Amino acid sequence: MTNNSRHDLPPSMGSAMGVTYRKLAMYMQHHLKQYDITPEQLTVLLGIGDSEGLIQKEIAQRARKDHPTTTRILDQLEGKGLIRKQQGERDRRSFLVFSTDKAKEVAEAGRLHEEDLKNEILECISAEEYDMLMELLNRIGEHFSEVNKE
Amino acid sequence: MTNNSRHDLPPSMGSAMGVTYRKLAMYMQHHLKQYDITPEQLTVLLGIGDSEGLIQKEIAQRARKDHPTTTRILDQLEGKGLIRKQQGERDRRSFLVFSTDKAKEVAEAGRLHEEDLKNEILECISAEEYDMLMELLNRIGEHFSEVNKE
DNA sequence: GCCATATATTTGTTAATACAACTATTTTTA
DNA sequence: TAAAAATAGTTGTATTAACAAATATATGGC
Repeated sequence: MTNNSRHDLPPSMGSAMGVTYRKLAMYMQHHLKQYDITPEQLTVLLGIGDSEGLIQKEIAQRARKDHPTTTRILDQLEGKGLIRKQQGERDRRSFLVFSTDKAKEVAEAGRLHEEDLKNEILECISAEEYDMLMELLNRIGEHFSEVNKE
Repeated sequence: MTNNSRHDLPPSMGSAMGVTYRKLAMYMQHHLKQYDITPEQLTVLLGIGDSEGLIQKEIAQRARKDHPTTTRILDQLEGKGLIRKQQGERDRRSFLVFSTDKAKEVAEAGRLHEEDLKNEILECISAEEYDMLMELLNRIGEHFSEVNKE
């Protein structure tokens, strides 16, 4: 047998977080399939919420996505008849985004599935651990927002 | 001003983890750029470690990646002269993977950058929190490995 | 008003990954 | 042993994302 002495290297935090993140994303993807949207598309829909006429820049901030990604996800949502884009009158560079009734239904259904996700996570960690995990993720995220700028 | 009443919805765990994961990945990507490898390519290189002649299936398990992704990342590493593939003699369906001296240097340099990543994370959370975060990620990951099968 | 600059958005490229379908080979089994 | 099933790997497609570069429009300084 080959030399296996190093095959149990502890994974880095980045690698470990990636692995777990993708499992959560897959869980959501499977449950959202019936509404013909993806987890990231839902994130954008929930970012829009009940605000009508937001411009893409504001939606990008709310969904914590960059502008090219936001453009492409909004294009998909438009293709699915979930949002409508209208060129701004005051500023013709921008586009105002309006969501359809169907989008509101899908967003609400998706929000319930996000609750299901939370409950499923709570099957293996405590509520205190859940809150701590969320807090640590946010703290690290903010720290690296700064670090990555340098 | 439009109705902003819902724009502060707490993000789901999936969304929050994705945002933070991508920031850690970006940090690694910037630091690994000088070696012309990506964080995920490093994960595969470190999975190989000092084991010569592993088959792709074993590498996929160690790197916690699926087979198509492993194939494509190994192809990239081969193109960069970091690994060499050799068809198995005993089982001609499989390919044995051998890493070059250059790969060993790059992997060791990358490993040091993963330590830097850990130290950078420890700038904003305690060592106890770091260990707990890793443990929670692994526990959730294992739980959803089961859940996603159903 | 004109030109430089800033801003909103889009497009192209590369990377990673999930899933499904496919090829090639090996193993099982009837 | 021949057919069926399993296994190793590859390829195609869709999604998401980062980065760079492009376009269109707006704003500022002069």
